[in-house]
Amino acid sequence: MTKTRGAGHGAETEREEGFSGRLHGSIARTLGIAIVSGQHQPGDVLKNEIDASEQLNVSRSAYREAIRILAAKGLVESRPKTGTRVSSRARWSLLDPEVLAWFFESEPSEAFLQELYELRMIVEPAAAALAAERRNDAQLERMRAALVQMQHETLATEAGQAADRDFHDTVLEATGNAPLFTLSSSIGAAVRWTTIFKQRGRALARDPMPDHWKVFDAIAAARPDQARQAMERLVVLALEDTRAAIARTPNP
Amino acid sequence: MTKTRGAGHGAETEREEGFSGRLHGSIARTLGIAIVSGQHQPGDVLKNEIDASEQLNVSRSAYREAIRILAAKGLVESRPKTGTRVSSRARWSLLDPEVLAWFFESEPSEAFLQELYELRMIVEPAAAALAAERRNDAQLERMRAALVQMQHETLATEAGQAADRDFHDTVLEATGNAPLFTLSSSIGAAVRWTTIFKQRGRALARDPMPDHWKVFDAIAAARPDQARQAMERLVVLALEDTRAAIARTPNP
DNA sequence: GTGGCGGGTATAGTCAGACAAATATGATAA
DNA sequence: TTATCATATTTGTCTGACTATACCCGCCAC
Repeated sequence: MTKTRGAGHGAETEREEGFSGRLHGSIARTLGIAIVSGQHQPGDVLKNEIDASEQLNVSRSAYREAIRILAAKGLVESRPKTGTRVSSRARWSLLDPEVLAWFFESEPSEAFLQELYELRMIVEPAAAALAAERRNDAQLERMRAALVQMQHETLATEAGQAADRDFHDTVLEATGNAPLFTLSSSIGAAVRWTTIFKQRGRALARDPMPDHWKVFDAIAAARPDQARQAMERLVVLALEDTRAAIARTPNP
Repeated sequence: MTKTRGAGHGAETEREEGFSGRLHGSIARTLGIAIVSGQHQPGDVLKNEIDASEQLNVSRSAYREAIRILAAKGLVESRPKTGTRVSSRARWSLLDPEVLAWFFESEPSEAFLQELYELRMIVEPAAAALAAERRNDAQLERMRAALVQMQHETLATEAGQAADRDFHDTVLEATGNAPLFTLSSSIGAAVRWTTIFKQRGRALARDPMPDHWKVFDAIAAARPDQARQAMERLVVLALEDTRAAIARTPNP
């Protein structure tokens, strides 16, 4: 009976989905998605390690390592006798790249997207201002290259979207503030979904390039206030577009 | 030979330090501190699991679970054959509460503290403005209670400092923005160290209460702009105090 | 000489089963 | 009613084996 796996591996239970190399990683991902999507509510107690690992057809060690990952991200808390329970949302590391990815894995709520935009609106204009003061030539060049690429490929291609994210990333990086830079994953997530929603709504209304170039020009010209305003405008417009696109797609 | 542990347990190697309940947690803490303090540089390869766990007198599973925790926080990356290596600082989850705690465990660099303040300066005034628009009565009451407690106990006591952090936490919470709220741990860390440095410098120059009350009054009066300005001033003054205190304590 | 290919090997990854520690719960006694 | 204690359940830790992966190096063809 035991020793299923090895090669082709038959059917047994789900957990196909195949994917990310490490087993503990994919278990963590599965459970993580189940948690952030509300399938397991905060306060809920997960079934005990033996049953859970048995049901997933994995060893207890692999399952435990997955739980450690989730615990490290604040999603669950384990204690002897009590078991492992889903933590209150206030403890979740919502800005962690993986947690964020799990969120967007199962259609994030509109409210959540809105909150992310609000964060962007607070952080990015300020970051642009700092970047205008501190950016070096290499960073400036990377921003320029990213925008050129973005203009070339348009946001319809994966490469174009990556360039967009690259631009915003580099702005954060140019602040020279490491903690601030770690927010790039969160902001990147918001950026990505702006595009996805816009695409879905088949809107493609506005050309995003002028806004982006204005931000770039201000940073290149070392004008903090101008950079702040340009970025603020960019984010506002992006939010408007996203909202409009969502309104056009009630419930997919 | 084996089966050391169990009860009293002899001496063997270090890892006294005793402390935090779970073994994997304390291993993660030890390694985490070693990493953020620069003892293990990014790119360095940790020694293999067998040797490492042997040296720490723990089982390989416990050690592996610790590594999973560090990997979940972006501090290390493991791959077969290559081993486990310290990730580049850009990947570290600098805003994670535990990572932050590990940072402050071994005297954070002044530059890092400065960056944290810069983040505070970006986030907290904006948060105060949002809080002024959205706070509910319960939150307002908690802010008030925190300030009263803070005034009573002064920042010389642990209770007083906790009240200070409570105040700032509640402001973040009152924004109703969950991702924003997760920054409270980072801001809390900055707040805590403001106090520690001030204490150490035996400065205690300025009374922090007036600034805090002004923020509270603006939020209570539902005046966003006023709240933003008051919070901005509070943070600026806190930074000044901290800087002055540091200047007075060159190298402890 | 140069470039691609394949096997050897060190390392993390996974597995299985046992025992230890902690702690909520209910039974028992004062 | 309250305090104490036994017990059962669950996570925590340990051991040792086997598997899978990917880097490195030497071989071969060109």
